[in-house]
Amino acid sequence: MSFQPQQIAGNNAEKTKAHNRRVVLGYLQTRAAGRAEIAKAAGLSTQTVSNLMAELETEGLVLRTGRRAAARGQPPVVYAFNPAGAAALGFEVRPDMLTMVLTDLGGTALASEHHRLAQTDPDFVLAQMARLAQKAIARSPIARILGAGLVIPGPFGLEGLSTDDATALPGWDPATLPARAELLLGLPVHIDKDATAAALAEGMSGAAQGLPTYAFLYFGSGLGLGIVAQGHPLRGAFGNAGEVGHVIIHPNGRACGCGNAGCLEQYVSRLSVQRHLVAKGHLAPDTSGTDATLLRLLDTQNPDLIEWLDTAAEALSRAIGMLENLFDPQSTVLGGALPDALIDALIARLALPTGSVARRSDRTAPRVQRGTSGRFTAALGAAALVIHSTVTPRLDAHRLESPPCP
Amino acid sequence: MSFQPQQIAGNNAEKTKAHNRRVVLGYLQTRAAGRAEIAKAAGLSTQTVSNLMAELETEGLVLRTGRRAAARGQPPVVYAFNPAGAAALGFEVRPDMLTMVLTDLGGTALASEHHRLAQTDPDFVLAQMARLAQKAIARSPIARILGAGLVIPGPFGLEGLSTDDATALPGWDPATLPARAELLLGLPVHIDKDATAAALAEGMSGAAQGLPTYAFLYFGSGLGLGIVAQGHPLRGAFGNAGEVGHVIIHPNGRACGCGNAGCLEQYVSRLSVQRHLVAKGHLAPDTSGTDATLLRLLDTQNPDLIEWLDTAAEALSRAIGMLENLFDPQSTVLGGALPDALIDALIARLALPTGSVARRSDRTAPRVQRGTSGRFTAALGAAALVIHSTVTPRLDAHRLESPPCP
DNA sequence: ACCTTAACTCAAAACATTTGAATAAAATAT
DNA sequence: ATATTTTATTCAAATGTTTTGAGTTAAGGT
Repeated sequence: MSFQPQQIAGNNAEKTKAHNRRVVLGYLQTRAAGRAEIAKAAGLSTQTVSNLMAELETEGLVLRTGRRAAARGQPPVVYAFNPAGAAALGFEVRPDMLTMVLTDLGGTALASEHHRLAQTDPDFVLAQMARLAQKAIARSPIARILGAGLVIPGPFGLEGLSTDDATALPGWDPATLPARAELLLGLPVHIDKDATAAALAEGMSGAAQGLPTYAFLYFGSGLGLGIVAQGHPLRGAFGNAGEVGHVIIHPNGRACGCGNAGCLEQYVSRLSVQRHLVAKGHLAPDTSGTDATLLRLLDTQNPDLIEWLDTAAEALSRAIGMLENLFDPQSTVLGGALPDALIDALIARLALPTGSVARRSDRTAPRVQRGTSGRFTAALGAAALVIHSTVTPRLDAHRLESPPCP
Repeated sequence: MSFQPQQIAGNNAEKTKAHNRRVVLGYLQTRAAGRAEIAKAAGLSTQTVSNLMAELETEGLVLRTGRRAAARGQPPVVYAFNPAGAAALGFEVRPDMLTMVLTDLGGTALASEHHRLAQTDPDFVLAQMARLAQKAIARSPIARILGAGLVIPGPFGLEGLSTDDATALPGWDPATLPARAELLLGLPVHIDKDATAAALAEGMSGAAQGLPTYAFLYFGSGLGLGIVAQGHPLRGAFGNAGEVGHVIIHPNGRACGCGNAGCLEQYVSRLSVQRHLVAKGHLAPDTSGTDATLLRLLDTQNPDLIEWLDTAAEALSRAIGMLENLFDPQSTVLGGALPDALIDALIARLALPTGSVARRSDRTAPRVQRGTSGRFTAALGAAALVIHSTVTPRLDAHRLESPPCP
């Protein structure tokens, strides 16, 4: 991911092959298939697919899973995506915490580690990352590591938009960081914001699996949005698309640190429920033990929590209606740093607007559902960035070295 | 544009060449350049670019514009995009009207025609289109016609979401129509909804020229949104992305035909200002002569119109803030079927939210601006669909013939 | 048994790009 | 003035990948 002006790159034979590899891998990610079927789907000759599959097989990225009896003719040799063919590292950096996961190509976690951060200086954190990576790679059951994903909280290049100043990471420039990290880790590094990465994780192995177009609402400390359209994450001009937390949902509503009143994340976020419960005396001002308290209050149908749920569900319903009308997703997924039971309770209380393009008779995916990646979603998403880049066909961009001067 | 499940297609040498042609043409669309510069920008060899340029020159799509004195060395032969190299047809179908334009490759209109529609039956309208096309092609100053764009009002595949039932076109299936139209016109046909096409027109030759990522608010009878992200229109899972008119901007606000209350287009749309002026007695119930009345009232600063402007600007400000936070565009452009002066008055009254990712110090384009394509925007956009498809590199999709059976 | 259908393989051909050497034209240095 | 450097361009051969067409394998249908 980059925020510099880019130029679409030209193709040549080698790039063509790399593209075709991604096409084939992307197809197999969804379903096992014979080579003839793949060739037909991709518009390639069977010979080409044969050659590619032979290569992918020796690399261990695909497996023959036997023959399948077809209606007539020679039964195809069925190939399947091999999740154990390679691994990816994912790092999530928060102001107080560094989380690392190692996943296979299916997005399944093989190892994970948390590391408290005393400082957020990039040099310091990068050194910690290198240390964790080395250890993880040494112990990894899968030898081949494709790369590392790095996830930091957005928005990028702005000040004063986060709900909480403690969520900002000063000095973390997404334009220059990957190069520095690549040098230290000796691996290709991809960077993105938490919600976008989390969305990819959910699309790779979670609730949005197989959907090309969906929205993912990510509960961090605020509320983030990751949008995937036709299989590609939507990042906007400066990487800040999906800043849904500061959409005004209640005109003249609660004041927000950003200067607006009535921002969505004042009603629907972890911070919002914490504040409500602190005010009602259910939680200490340091908000320790939030999750246990939340689950207890939910279990007993505590009126104070129900009050928050009702307010949040009302705001969220309208917000989801808005997202549906703007992005026309196949499904909207909710996940992140909130207990599953609370997300379920929120979903159960939604009253989605009737005037939405999502109200169509031919839907296959639920309008709203809870994600399945749990609390590590963002770190898993970091790894998913790597997998996505090796499996999903894309238009390559070419960074402009110098401005094209007249 | 298609709404069927698609599969990304594989590449081969021919597709590689087609891609490289688009890369080169897309580069030249922005600025004239020598072959070495193009080669460097696209990551191609100079030889390849030389070959492509020779071809494009004989096809008349590019022109040598002489040599440019460089700092040192042999001065490059400068090539420029030739707008007169080919033409495109654009059709806008509305329930009562068929509009056609013929444009050159720069998006400049060469001819235009209106045709009242007595019926909206696709067969009937397609026949009218064929007739108009034939006439336009016969009179065209540019012989080569690349194709035709067809624009119909969205949303697709839904009922009961339009503000006005009169805007719907029954029987117009965007999935099957292009094929039928291609047969009749003998040209490649592209279809899309009005706001998306209008956005492309504005990006090709209007206010958003050169911007890869922008939002376009389109005043039709309701309010539509066309989003262009990294040069590509965002269409969503079913082609209905950008249905901004039915985003709820005032909780418990004015009732809307869609079932919601407080939809944006109840406050910001041509229909909304018409209703307001009819209610105030400035306009006949048949809303004839709307534009003249609007301009007169605006000129005299009529309090009733100012009242509408204030209400609309308040709603629109929040809506634009929302779009900025969700799409992170470089600019938001307003255009369509509203007099320029009224759009300007609306923009002058905006009070954009402070909590927006668009508040950055390094912006180059204005946060909000009026479009420059005028009232034909949608029909011009239809033609822009054709130009876009020949000039913009893309990932080719391959329609799945039969479902991949297990 | 024989035919049909479908998947697959092999070797040759086709396509477009890249490479490396050579040429052209200008600014700068001697 | 002349040589040198720099940049743009062209030519011909080499390279990488895909496609094509013929032939093989393996199953079901008749």
